[in-house]
This record gives sequence, C-alpha cells and structure tokens, in this order.
Amino acid sequence: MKARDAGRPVAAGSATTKQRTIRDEILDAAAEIIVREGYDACTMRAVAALVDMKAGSLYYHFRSKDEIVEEILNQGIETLYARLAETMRGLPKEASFADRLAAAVGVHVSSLVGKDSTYMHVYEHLPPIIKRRSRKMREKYAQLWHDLFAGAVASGEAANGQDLHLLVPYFLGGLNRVPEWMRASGASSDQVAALAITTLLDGIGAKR
Amino acid sequence: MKARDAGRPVAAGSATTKQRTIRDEILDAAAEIIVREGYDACTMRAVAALVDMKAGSLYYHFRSKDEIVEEILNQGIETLYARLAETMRGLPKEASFADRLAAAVGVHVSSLVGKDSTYMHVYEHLPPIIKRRSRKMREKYAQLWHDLFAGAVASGEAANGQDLHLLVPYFLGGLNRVPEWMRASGASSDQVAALAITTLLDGIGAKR
DNA sequence: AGGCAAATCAAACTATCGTTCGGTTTAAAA
DNA sequence: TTTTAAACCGAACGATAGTTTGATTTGCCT
Repeated sequence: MKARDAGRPVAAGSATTKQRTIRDEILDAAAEIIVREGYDACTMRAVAALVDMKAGSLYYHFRSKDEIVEEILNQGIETLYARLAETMRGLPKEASFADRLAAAVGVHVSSLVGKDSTYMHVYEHLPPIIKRRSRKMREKYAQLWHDLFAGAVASGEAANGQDLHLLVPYFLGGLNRVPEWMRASGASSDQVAALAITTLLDGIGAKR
Repeated sequence: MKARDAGRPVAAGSATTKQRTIRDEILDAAAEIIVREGYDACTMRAVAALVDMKAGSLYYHFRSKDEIVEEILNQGIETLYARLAETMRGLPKEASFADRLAAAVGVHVSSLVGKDSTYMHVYEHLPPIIKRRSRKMREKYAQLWHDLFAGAVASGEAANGQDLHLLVPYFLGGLNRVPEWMRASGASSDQVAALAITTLLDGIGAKR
C-alpha cells in the first residue's frame, strides 16, 4: 500500500527539529528557482531535478505544488516577524527611537541580504492569487513597524501629523529594494541601513 | 494569400499617430489582465476574449505573446520617461530643488495612479527573463532622477555626502509602492506625493 | 455587382504543465 | 533470510499553453 502523508514532521507546532529534512531541501530548491528564474520556471520537474529526483516523487513529501509555495511564503515571513519581534522585545525600555529604528532596520536589511534570504525574495515573483494568501501575515509584520513609529510619535520623538498608514509602507517599500541598491552601488548592507535611517530621520539635509 | 505583417504602423520611429488602433486595444487588454490576475493568467485566449476575438487572430497583429508583453513594457517606460523629461525641461532655470522634486514626484505618482497607469504595474508581474529586457530603459529613467539629485548637491541645496546611487533607488523604490499605500490608507495621490517630498527633504521631524 | 486585401475564425498541432498510480528499489526490523 | 514500510521511479493522463494554417468573413475600391 501507499505511504502517503508519512515522513512529515509529526506536528507543525512542535519544537523545531534542527535537522535538515528532504522536505527542506525541496523547499530550498523551489525557492531558488523562483528567485532566479521566476515562478513560471519553477515546475515540479525542475524542482525535482535540483534535488535529484523525479517529479512524481515530490508528491510523497508534499500534497501539491501550492503546498510547497505556501510553505516557502510562510516560513519567510514568519521568520522575519519572529526576528523583528524578538529584537524589539530585547531592547531596553529606555531605548531611543533612533536606537529602535536602527535595530529594526538592521533586522530587516540583514534578512534581505543574508545567507538565508532566499525565501524573502520569493514573494515578489508570485502571481497575485498566491500573494494574497500571505497578506494577513505581512500585515502583522507591518504592524510591528507601525507600533515602532506610533511609539515615537507618542513620546514626541517624531513630529506628529504623519499618517503612519502612509509612512510605514513608504518606508518599507523603499527598504525592500535594498538588494537592488546594493547591486547597483556596491554598498554594504551597513551603508544601506545607515542611509535609510538617516534619510528617514533627517531627510537629505535640504535647505528650504 | 496571407497578409501577415500588415496592418502595423508603417514605421516604429515615425510620428505617432494618435489614432487608437486594434493593436492598442490588444495591448491594453493584456496589460489589464497582467495587473489584475498576473502574468500566468494572461493567456492569448484570455486577451483575445477581452477584445472579442479568438486567440489565433491575435497573431495577425503580433508575432508572438512575447512581442505583446515587450511592447507593453516599452510603452510604459518610454511614456514615463518622456513625461518626466518634458516636465523637467519645462521648469524655469531658477526653480529650486524643492520645486523640481515636487514636479518630478507629481509626474511619477500621477503616472502610477492615473488612467494610463496600467503599463507601469505590469512590470513587477513579469518573469525575470522578460524584466531584464527593459533594464536599460529603466536605468535611463533613473538617470533623470539621479541628475535631479546631483543638481541639488551641486547647488548646495542638499547636503553632500549622500551616495546618490543608493538614494535614488531608495526613493524610487518607496515611491513605486504608491498604489499600495493609497489602497491601504485611502489617501489621495496628492497626499501621498506630499508625504514623499516632505519626508525626503526633512525626514519625519525626529528629535535626536 | 464584383474583386481583393484586410481581418478574423475554427480547428488542430506540439509542448509542457500538475498530478496520479502501480510497480520498483532501499534499508532497517524480525 | 524474509518482511515491511518508506522512498522513489516510470509512464501515463487530462488540461491548457502558444502557435500554425487553410478557410471564411468583412468592408472598401472600382
């Protein structure tokens, strides 16, 4: 008889086993293809070839292609959320807005350019229908930033009158292009982070 | 006999006829589908249905699907480039940096949310291979912005020491998310433009 | 009216997609 | 050695993609 639905981690919520499973290899292969060649090129056969298997064998580990993509999406966003939430929680209560901002930007940027950043880049290559599935989680992440800025306004560290619902996506939208800038300018991630912070806080130093 | 390769504008470089051709309708239909449902959903049959034709008939007007997509891309970027270049050229020589920036942002934002904005949205939904084809033209557009900022630095209107190769894509990256913000916040394009300008010039008014 | 080219259609072709499924390998337990 | 289940293969299926092609319609010119 078949052994479908076997071989998976016992429970999704259990303590994450640090072991690198075949499942992870498949996810990594799919993510790599999506980032490099786009969603269309990410066929089951292409993914299978990258892990030295045949297309049909993937269905022993995943129910469908959608399940693969969705898992990539979730892992990327959830990891980023966890990292930022953890970082913010670890900051001293008396940390200034500038400090908090620097920490947050650092987390975001390093997640975008780091060694495990592939999952973060997958998102932009997906068709809208699939993108929408992660909308809630992305909004949850944006909420962390919203809270950061709201705190600055409340404490008087940032000028009031800013529409945070505009400011947050504006800032994050720019920040998400980090890999592009780095490629174009040859700057380091630290330089990029510094520019983003300085520009946001003080602008470009224009004389009016 | 066949009449392939007929019915096209006589020459690509000739004075643009303002007439709305069937070719344009097909391009619009394809662009609309790409924006709304993604590149995958933009099949020849779907495009044809939107212009009340059958899939095969599209090949009387275009050589391939790729040609359609490429033309959408080029038209969008070239229109945007022409608009911005024209606008900047029309500014008085003594216009301040703030004025120039406001004008540029106005053009960019209105092109993103205006009636003819479809083309601009297409880009992000395309597979990387097709994206790369328009890279040169996009760099040319970015150059306009680069010049704008460089002029401000040269005239002392903006603080020196900024890496413009970083600043320009950072600013444009954020600006390209305009449609997202507007949807999320319900703000008008003017409000969005104002925020972008203010934030860039002065930051968020943080106390250091 | 008749002709002729532009424009469209209907139908098929080839390729490839996600997916299914019965059989085959592999390797540890019995 | 035999058993057994996990893991994978090989081959196919149905669906749909882009594209081709010969026939057909449409509308202007004479």
